[in-house]
Amino acid sequence: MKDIIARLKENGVTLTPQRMAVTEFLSRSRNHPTVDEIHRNIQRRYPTMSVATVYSTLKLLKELGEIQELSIRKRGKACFDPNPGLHHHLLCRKCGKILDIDFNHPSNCPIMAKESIDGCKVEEVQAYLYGICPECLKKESDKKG
Amino acid sequence: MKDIIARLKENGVTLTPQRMAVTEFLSRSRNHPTVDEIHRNIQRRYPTMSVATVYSTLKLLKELGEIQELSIRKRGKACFDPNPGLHHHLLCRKCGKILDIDFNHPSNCPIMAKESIDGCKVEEVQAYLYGICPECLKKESDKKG
DNA sequence: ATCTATATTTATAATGATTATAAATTAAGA
DNA sequence: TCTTAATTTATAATCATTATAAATATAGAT
Repeated sequence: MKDIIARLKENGVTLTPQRMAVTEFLSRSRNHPTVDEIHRNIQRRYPTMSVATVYSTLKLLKELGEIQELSIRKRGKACFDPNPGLHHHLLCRKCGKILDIDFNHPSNCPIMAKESIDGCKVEEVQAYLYGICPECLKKESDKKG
Repeated sequence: MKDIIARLKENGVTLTPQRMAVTEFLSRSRNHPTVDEIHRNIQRRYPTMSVATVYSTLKLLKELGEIQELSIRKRGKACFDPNPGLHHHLLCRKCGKILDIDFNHPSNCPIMAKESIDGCKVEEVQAYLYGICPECLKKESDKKG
């Protein structure tokens, strides 16, 4: 958190209150929020905060490699991850939540270790797992008794 | 191709010329076409073909498990794969093409073999690789001589 | 601290993919 | 062939995202 702010400064990024708010909120988040989720939350404190600024700040952070935008979407909306590093994601089919799957790469995932497959140069891998999260699994087993 | 038409019939699907056209075109395709790519191609023969029908037919085929919609998009547009089975995809960063990566699962991909990870039940895995396709690699090396 | 040039934010409109709607057409079964 | 239900079509509506331009805030120099 401190680190990211420091790095932004180093990169000559103007640290406006709005940018700080977006950065802090996303850094603390664990649920891969969408633009409007970020916007709604920040608006409680900064009523004049506009969506356009959320979009532009996320774009900036993405370009600087500080965050990542996922390839899967929550109900058609882009979602963001404060961790730009390589890891996988599980989308829960019951509750729609997206969970980080820390995959201890590349030891467990040979795709990540390979530099080429089928004659293609591989630079990055994003895996999306579809299934049921622990919370929803628990609910299911509780129901059954 | 014959199979899919037969299965549609078995499922009581009305086989209109429009549905046949979409199904045939997608079945023959190798480049994960978008809705408008499918639409433009079919319109050459059926000038009255509407996009709405393309959307509805794709939705139908998807629900019947005959095709799949990818989680990654070409310039913001959904793209479709005539093969509903589990396989991975590589998005070429140079030309934007999406290639199938036949991964001979699950021998090469332990994620596919696992039924649970981090307490999550895993039902399906989609991996998206980002890199350079063989064609673009060749162009690069040709340039360098 | 003040001024000035530049960058950022904001509100608004524009874009573009997808979905909804309702009338027109077509298919299926009697 | 006739009738009913399903499908297609054209059109409008929706919704996320991007573009625009005026208003505001920032940074650096004085």
